[in-house]
Amino acid sequence: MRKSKAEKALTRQHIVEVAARMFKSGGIGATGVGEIMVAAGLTHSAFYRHFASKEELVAEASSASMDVFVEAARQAMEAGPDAFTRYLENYLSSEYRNGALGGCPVVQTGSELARADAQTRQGVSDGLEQLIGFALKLTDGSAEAEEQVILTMSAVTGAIAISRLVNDSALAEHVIDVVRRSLSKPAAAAAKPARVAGKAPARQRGAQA
Amino acid sequence: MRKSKAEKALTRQHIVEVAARMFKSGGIGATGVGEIMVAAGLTHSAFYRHFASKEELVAEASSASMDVFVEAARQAMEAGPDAFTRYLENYLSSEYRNGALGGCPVVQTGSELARADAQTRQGVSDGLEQLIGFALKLTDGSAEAEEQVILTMSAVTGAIAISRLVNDSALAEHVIDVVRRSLSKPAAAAAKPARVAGKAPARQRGAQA
DNA sequence: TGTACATCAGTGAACGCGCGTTCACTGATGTAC
DNA sequence: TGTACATCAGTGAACGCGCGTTCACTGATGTAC
Repeated sequence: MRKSKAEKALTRQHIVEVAARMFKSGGIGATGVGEIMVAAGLTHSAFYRHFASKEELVAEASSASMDVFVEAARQAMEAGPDAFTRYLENYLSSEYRNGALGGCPVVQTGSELARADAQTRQGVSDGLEQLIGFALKLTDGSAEAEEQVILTMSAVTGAIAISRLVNDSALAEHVIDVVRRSLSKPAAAAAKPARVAGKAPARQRGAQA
Repeated sequence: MRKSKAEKALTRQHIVEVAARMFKSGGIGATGVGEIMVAAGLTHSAFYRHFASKEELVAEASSASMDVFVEAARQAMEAGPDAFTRYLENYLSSEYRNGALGGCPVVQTGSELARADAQTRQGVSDGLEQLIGFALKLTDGSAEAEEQVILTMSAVTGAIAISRLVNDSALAEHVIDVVRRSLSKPAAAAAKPARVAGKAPARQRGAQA
């Protein structure tokens, strides 16, 4: 059954990718090593040919999730403000939020990551700092621009986190909508009170469950 | 060993309060029923004289957490804008964020709550809607004001969530600082680009840990 | 290049452990007379 | 008001289960000659 070095590396990478997806959709603590290995097409026990512990996998999977997430954002940013706006629109869409694929580990596993070990949190922190760095390249690099980037990041993260746990789909959509609209205002996203003009209808609160 | 009805109700309430605190500090999945009961001064098995399942306790504890949290916010709001600003300042402080006591269940257990059952999410949703309602009373009640409330709530929630998981204390403090400063701007919190004037020093990034 | 041996990725079964939950039992309390 | 009995909050031990992890084993591959 022995595999070449390259094959082993591929297998390991595959496990990390499968785990990254499963952790995001099912949570870290609630997703078992055996479950992940079966999904990856291997046996439960094969896990320990690649990782010393579940913690090690959690660190790698979280880091990998962040890398993919940050890279997608970077590409959208490089493609210009319009492409980035479209990217954010898509990121805020309910399809994306509720889907098992994709997604930001900070939103999907945030409160578990806050209790994770130093290595796991380091990987996520590094990703966030990269994200801020890339976003800053779109601005004049001033302290104000950096603050605006962080404020936007906080608002988007918070809005998605809230919309995901709320048991009232009208409220969930409304929270996202508010943040979405604040983003589409020119330059200083999340800034300036909503234009006073026209239609801002009192929203309808829908069926509860 | 039999207790009166009133005593039983007190015991149940005590279990809920202990559980609420432990879920927030240790996470929901990682905190066991036995652990909670011992902390409450009872035996593991006594749990099932009060609750049908762990899920039931999770729902009640999350709801109770939200109630306490919302009530504290309401009191601060009623005491006027200054008191509320002070309340938010304290809420954003690192002592509060990192402490086991107090805290908002949305921040401390957010990603677990998003996967919880309907009843649990209902309790949290109701709390959030109440919070929004109380905040709206401080405003002119316009759609713009409501959007600003939601935007602020999103930004504060996201900022604390990020600051809790980040492994770089300088970044953690910075994220909070940015949101804190945006709040202290008059009326429309989280609004308007930071005053262009003076000191906005390029922040120092500290030791990584 | 061909052979002989060491390596090690993957297997299947098992480990100890802590989880949520159940159960027979206890004895102080609530209730009926 | 006093007695007799039913109730049920809390106990301690045990349950099945799935978790993370270990282990002896396998056989195809890498390596040394």
